[in-house]
Amino acid sequence: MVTSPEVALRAAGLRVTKPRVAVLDVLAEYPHATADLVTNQVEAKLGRVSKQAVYDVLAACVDVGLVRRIEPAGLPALFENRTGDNHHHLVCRACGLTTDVDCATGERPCLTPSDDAGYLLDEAEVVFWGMCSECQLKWRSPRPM
Amino acid sequence: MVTSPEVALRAAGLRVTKPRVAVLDVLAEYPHATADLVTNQVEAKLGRVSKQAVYDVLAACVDVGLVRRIEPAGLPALFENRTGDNHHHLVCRACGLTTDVDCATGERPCLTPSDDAGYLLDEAEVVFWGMCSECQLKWRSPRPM
DNA sequence: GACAGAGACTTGACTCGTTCCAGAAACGGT
DNA sequence: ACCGTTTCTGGAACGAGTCAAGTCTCTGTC
Repeated sequence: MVTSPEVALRAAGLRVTKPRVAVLDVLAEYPHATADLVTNQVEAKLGRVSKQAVYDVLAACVDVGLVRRIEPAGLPALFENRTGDNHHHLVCRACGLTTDVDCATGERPCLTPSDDAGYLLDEAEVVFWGMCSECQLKWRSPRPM
Repeated sequence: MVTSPEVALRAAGLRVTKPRVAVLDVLAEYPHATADLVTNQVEAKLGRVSKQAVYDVLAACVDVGLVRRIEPAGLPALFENRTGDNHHHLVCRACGLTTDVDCATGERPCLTPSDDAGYLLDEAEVVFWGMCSECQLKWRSPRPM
């Protein structure tokens, strides 16, 4: 997804507005941004923007597939602009740092359950939980709790 | 996990109290219960219980590994008492119905990412998203939107 | 270039799930 | 039975996200 926000928006049939472009710019810069971070960064570019506008923009982009929303347990929702492939995520239990991993097997749904229990499945979401290298260091060294 | 709640609690080093036993009973009956459902069901057994007590009990049980907490995106947290194995979940996008699936590969972590990016991983959480058989019927038949 | 209507944005109140706090009650080892 | 610890109660508070109503701004058309 190297197209510019303007082109991507138009291609998706969405109107091109300043907030939308700004949101997509932010996502290009921060690959796993919370709604809150997006709001702050957009405000840094445009001045005051309502949080509602940010949620609307994000929802619209998620709807048309420009943005993907992930919600690791215990963390606020994260938004990312990498949507074409079916990649997965590594999440740090300590600090929440989230990193992409390419899907081991290739295309979606990359996994199939032993038994689908009658469900019509369209996606296998994989989250790898662990501790990022930075937090491993922090927790290994003696520190006051 | 077929041991009785009392035995399980004691084995885990937790005190045996009526609310705790009741919570575990409820989880035995409802394999994927929300905190709210647990509260209602416990109240049906014991009379008034504070929601704080329920959250405390659940948190204590999660801590000692008697209960597992899962948080599918968009749904309130679900609690389940099946903790020994490393099974995964099928979640219906339409109604939220959650069903267990045995892990395809066996033991934990059942998957390894193509690249661990320096993380020390301990769990691969897999959620299969789709539509349960009941919702497939509902959506296939003509219905007013 | 101006216009109109659909779509997008603002403001502010509100819901929901969850957590925090202080004090009261219950448990269980001695 | 007693006492210290742990657990439970009730209520307030929090953060993320949603709803509703009104205003503004794109964009296609004249």
